[in-house]
Amino acid sequence: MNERQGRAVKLSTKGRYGIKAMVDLALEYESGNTVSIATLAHSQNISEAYLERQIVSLKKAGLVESARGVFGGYRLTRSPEFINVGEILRALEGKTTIVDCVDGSVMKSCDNACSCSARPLWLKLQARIDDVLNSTTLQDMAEDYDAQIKFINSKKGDTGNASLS
Amino acid sequence: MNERQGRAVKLSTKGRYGIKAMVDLALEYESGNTVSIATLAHSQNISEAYLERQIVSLKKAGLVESARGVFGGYRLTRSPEFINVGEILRALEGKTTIVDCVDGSVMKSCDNACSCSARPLWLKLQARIDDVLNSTTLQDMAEDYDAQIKFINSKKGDTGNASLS
DNA sequence: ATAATTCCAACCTGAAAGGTAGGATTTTGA
DNA sequence: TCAAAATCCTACCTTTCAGGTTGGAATTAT
Repeated sequence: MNERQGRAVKLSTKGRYGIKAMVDLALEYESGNTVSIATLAHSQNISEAYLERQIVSLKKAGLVESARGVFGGYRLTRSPEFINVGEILRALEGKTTIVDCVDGSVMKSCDNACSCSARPLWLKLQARIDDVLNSTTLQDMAEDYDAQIKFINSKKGDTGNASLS
Repeated sequence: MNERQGRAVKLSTKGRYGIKAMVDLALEYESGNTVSIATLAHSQNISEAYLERQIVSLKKAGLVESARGVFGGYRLTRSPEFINVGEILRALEGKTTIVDCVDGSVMKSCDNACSCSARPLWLKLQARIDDVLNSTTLQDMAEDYDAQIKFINSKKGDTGNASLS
């Protein structure tokens, strides 16, 4: 009784903004440039202050590094192909488990786990979700995005430049 | 900016309690008996008043029917094999979409859906989740549960009676 | 110096999760 | 006929958290 947790694969703004920011950083990874929070926030039409807090989480998790001062900003610490979205979401939201009793590490808050009629379902769901999250890399996402932009531009008869800022 | 929605496949208590209650009802379906809220709530160690509110949602959705008065209670309106957990969760939580922009029916709250770098990922995730939710029936869950109980009882050297109440 | 940036910490707000209380109505059966 | 067992119904309460703001200190290139 008295359970409290809105957690889950909730895909709150936290997770969504953070992931999109990471894709933006992935697109800039080759160039070696840093990207400022202002630029990232502007690209998504969101508050700089709010995005900053997500980036801090990503930095703590070691996924991005920062440079202060003029021309400062953020860049990925690893190549996009070695960063999967599962890591990113975990950095941003703490967990990606839909209920506590399927969290491999802890086995808390479920007294009767082994006789629970719903647990097999939760496990199956969790497995499918983990599968997608852990197998999708930032590079995959960046490529999808590039292709999408090129497609849109080709329909508009544009030259097809897809860049940030 | 300013997004507000804790929705998602959040697996709150609402969804979890409701689903487990439905499994209990599924186990009693063959007998034709109704099961009271008191019994259902007791089986999960939760508040009757709180579970009642979930059952009301399930009734509104046409998944259960009720009988009032002494010996009253609830029973499924259909055979467990024709009720999937997706329906149940939708009845309890309203939606099972992880973000609005992957909701097939509405296409709201995402101005730049077609150029969103994260949308392909959300779509993939959503598809996996829907797949599990819509392909798992109450009957599947009841069978899993029965098997589990029998297994536990056999290890205890019991006769293997798995019943409610 | 100063402008652009990251860094940091506190604070605010509304909505929803999770839960409770209490009574009206219906039905069975002693 | 009346009491008990149930659903039905509505209003309320409390805590947490998503989502966001504010303001300033520290750092760094020009």
